[in-house]
Amino acid sequence: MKDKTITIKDVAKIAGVSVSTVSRALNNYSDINQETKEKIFSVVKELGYKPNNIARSLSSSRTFRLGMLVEDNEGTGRLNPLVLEMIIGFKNTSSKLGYETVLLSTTSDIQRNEKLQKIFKEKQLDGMFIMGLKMTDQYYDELSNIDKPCVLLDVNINNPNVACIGVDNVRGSFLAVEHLIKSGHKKIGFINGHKDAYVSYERLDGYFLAHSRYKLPVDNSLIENADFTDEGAQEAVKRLLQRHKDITAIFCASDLMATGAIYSLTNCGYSVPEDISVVGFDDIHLAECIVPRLTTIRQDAKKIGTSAASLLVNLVQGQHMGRIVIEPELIVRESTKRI
Amino acid sequence: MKDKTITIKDVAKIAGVSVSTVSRALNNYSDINQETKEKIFSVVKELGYKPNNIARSLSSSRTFRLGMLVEDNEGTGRLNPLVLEMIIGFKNTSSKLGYETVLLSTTSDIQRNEKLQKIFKEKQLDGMFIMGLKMTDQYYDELSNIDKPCVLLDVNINNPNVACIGVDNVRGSFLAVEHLIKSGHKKIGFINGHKDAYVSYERLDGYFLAHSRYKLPVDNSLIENADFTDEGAQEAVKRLLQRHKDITAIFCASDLMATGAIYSLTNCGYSVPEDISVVGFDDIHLAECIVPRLTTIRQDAKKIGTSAASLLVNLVQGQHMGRIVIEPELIVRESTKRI
DNA sequence: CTGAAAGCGCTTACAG
DNA sequence: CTGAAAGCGCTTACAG
Repeated sequence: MKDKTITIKDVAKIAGVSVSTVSRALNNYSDINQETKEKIFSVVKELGYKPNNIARSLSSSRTFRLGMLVEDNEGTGRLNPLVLEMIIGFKNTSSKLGYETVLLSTTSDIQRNEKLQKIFKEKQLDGMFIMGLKMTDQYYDELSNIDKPCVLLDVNINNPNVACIGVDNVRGSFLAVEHLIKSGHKKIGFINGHKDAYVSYERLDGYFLAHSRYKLPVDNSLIENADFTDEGAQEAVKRLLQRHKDITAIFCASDLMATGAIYSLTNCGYSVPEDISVVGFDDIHLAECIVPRLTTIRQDAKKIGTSAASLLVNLVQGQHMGRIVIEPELIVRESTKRI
Repeated sequence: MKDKTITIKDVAKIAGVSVSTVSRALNNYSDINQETKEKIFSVVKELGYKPNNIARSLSSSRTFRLGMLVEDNEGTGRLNPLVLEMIIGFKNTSSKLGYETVLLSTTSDIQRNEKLQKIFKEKQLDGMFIMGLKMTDQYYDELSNIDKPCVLLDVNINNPNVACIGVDNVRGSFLAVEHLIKSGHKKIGFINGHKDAYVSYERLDGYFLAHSRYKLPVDNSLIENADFTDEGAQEAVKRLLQRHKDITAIFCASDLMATGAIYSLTNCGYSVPEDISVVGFDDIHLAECIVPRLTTIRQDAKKIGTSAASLLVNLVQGQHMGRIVIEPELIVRESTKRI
């Protein structure tokens, strides 16, 4: 009738050592006889013993649990499909590294002024991967002096407990605009994302950089903000068209906005890329299915997730590896043409 | 120097009762004096005490943890964006119900013949929400007699521990085809999803049903399979076009495939919807941004996730609520026209 | 209705 | 290098 869960006790008994010794072997302590260690591991294998993480957490101060905070903006908008890939990538490698992944969402976990510190405690997390942080978020400031390991997507904060990961947004944006300039475009509209997103500043920089590198003056009336929504992009396109009849290209800070822009352009009687070239950002799966296939800047979302997990686990284990930058890639398809 | 974590002991001391009594009050046991209960709760509030879930799990047999298994097919294909919405919906309501959500993925958790039973134990789960189950999955059979609560997306299995949730796929498919028939189409191609997916059978039934309801003969050579990929859909379209020059409409079992189909049609010189109408399935966000805006069948993904969580929590608490069916909705946009 | 005590499966000083 | 023992924060029979 005994519960068939095998515990550290069973292993100890069969291996003929004490529970403490088994625990030490399992945790890779150095002060242990090689032979006993081997015997223990063979018993572990034979019995198929798996340590109970819950018990482990209760007695140690570590929990082997990592939180992933995703901004779900309460059903307002749908979510960027890249987020799912990041989540999966993160989950798979943190799992490989022996950590469990707990999903956190802004609506259900970070309500009215909750401190991150509190979430850490309540959810018993060793570390946290934060996606979609905006500079206006109430916990933005807290991150400057938080004492728990955090990895931030696309945002850089100066704190030894915090590391940053993301695509090189300046470079990505630069590549997009450079591609257009090299294709002969001179009047290039830019539809940027949410103004409180860190990435928006960087992508704007890339836009400026490309212009200055190629000695093209920047006209600020060519720059629009559209909050990363397709509706926003549609409106932005109309404003752009009104102000500049001679515009020949538009760079959008997301594929979703690019899609919205193309829709709007088509509706206004322009054809893409014959009349106006469009470049996106992200390289979501649909970018290569729609008509015209979208020229865009690829972010390797799975890799971002994967690296974020390694980065965070390292941080949890006391090693700060610094900021990880993923190279963006220009993918030329059919929505841009040389003029 | 005392650790400032407040425990059940602190509450007991201040309330002037024993630890056991506090525990009973917190767990809503009935055999407890109303007054003591109130006193305890006021102390709990005053101290801001939160029970430690880990300790709770260790001593009871329940863990208050729910697993979400998402099929990530190891980077082969990208994932359906609806999955993310389901995940968030599920997470938010299970969180509201006091359960924590642990993400599980097929590649990292269900490798080579692992039993679900084992995952349950290792991950210490009270229940599991399984998405993207295929009939060829190695754990498909195990589900017929599993003794742990599971909620399955889109698959029906007869076992009191298993409940099913999903859109009415027969109905959804029927609505799509009916819309085409009512618009005057008589030769309607059908590009179905993965042949081992349960939904594919149901969506095929819907296609048949609409034909028989409207006394239209079914021509099997109008039916193709494309594994839910856009490349597959592009090929399928070409085969369809070869066999049937007079085809006027195509129904695709996903928006992604519909997008691929439209691309292929455009490339072959057909215009959508002028020459050929196309209907999708899912209503992903991009369905309303692309040119032409996609007529499709909406699955309310967030609602599916939300309801799945309630269903699972009920199951965990011993109550089987039966199968939940979400109504699909026909969304008519610009990719179909009357002929 | 309430308390004392054992126990969940592990880790971690502390001796030796 | 190893063992005995206390303890992590809770729950749960068992008495009363």
